[in-house]
Amino acid sequence: MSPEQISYKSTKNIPKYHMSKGITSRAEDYSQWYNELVAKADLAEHSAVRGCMVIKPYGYSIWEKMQAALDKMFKDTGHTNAYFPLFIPKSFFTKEASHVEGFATECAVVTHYRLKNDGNGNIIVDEDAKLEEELIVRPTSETIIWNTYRGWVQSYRDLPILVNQWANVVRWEMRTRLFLRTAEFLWQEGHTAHATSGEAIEEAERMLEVYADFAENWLAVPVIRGIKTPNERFAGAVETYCIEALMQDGKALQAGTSHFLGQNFAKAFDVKFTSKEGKLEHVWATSWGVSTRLVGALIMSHSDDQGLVLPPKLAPIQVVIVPIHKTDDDLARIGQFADGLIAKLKSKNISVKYDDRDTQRPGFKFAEYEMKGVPVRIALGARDLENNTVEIARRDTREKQTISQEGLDLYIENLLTEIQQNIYNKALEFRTQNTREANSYEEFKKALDETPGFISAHWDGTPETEQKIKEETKATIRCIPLNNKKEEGVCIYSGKPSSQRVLFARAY
RNA sequence: CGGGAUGUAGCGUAGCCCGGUAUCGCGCCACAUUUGGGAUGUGGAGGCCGCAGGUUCGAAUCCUGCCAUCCCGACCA
Repeated sequence: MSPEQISYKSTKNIPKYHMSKGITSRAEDYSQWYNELVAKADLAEHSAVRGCMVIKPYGYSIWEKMQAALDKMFKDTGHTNAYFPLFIPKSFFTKEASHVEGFATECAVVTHYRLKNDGNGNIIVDEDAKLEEELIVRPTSETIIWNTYRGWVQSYRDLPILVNQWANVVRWEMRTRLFLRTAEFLWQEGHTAHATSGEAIEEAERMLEVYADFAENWLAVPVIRGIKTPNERFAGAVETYCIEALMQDGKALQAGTSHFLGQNFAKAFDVKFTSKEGKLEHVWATSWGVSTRLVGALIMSHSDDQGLVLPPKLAPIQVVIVPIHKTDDDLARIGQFADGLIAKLKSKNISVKYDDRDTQRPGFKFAEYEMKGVPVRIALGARDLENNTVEIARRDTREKQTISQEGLDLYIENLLTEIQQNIYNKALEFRTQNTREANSYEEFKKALDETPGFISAHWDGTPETEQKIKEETKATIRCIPLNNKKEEGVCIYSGKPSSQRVLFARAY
């Protein structure tokens, strides 16, 4: 038997979970678990276009809830929405040197504007319709926006500009994963212009805090606020602030970034204003963004081997009611009770679904809503109507209990709050358990392989050391935490003196 | 973009080596019995075998090209 045949045979013997009722466990294969979960929870699927996903209605509902919360936070901090073009002239793109260098290898480029019939029934690109200047499909919008801002700013009176846009962007990624990294993704990008450096830095820090607040209080994902090392900095930024989260497999995920761009783009696009003192100065800039990647962060932070676990504040359906009946008469009585409960819950702004499909049995529905991460499930049968009770199950702990119908709406309201808090606490506990210090390179490598997570270690501050560690271990410096404790030490790699620990991890 | 693997009904697959239009399970549809954790029985429908070429009387099967997905690298929100 040739090696090929052996590998062929052994492939066939790998158990298949796709047709099973559940999904692969996290312990067995974390990536597989993630992929199956995204599919079975009906969040998204691959499209016919390489690297691009179809976000399905249930998954998109989660994104919409994120958008609504974030949008309000942006408005509350003085920003307004606008929209800039999908296409960016190539010449704009090349004006900021480090920016173009950072994105050049992953740009989709539009070269023609017309198709034609070749006479043999084939539709081909019309070579006569070549664009004079090629257009880049935006991988981010700094260049087109700063080219536009030039016309908006003359005086300090025109500043600040506090604009956000909700948009899609394209980055031609080599390897893609649903939500975590796709060639096209949805995001928001804030682009602000300020009269002073201090004001811009304040803005970048403010928006980082907005992101951290959102991550912790909506996603229920604890995050480390920090700054990126020069290696990991956004192309064109002076300083990149970030929030970093830890996933259940011990890998870090950058959940949001906020950049202080200095005057780099103002200089590249000649955006100047006359100051109060009558001097002509370049404008100071920030940009900041979060993307549909947050859906991936959400999935990987809380979900378990039974499926998705959603924080109540972002769950499209917060409560599902499943009737259990033997007769039509029972169903009618249950429905009547459910109507009353639904009205009460809706008045408390709790989204509730009454699933009286007669085509699925209760057990099927239980499993289905667990897979989709619905925080609270109420089962309601004839027995409950007799006893004035309901059976209530919470998704986060998978506990079930039978409780009185008395004050049920208030109970559920409190329970949702408790679940939101509980999954945050669990995630925080996980992160605490999986953040450790390493004081030697040996210790560092051992921790990476045996107990993956954040590793706090001394670094000599040089890009060379960072690069070496990355090459040898695949771990990167996720961030230098804000308000980091100063502590004398020696770099785990070079042995040179270091003034503080930084956070390392393997990352998504 | 490099290395490896895969692509057959909605999903998971058999068949491919050795060419003769396709197997099984889940799901789907109908009816009946069921309904407090993924129901059971009986009957039924569903296929450009990833796409395009080529070889051949004949291609899921052999050859070439392309596309997509998964895994491992390099790159990255």
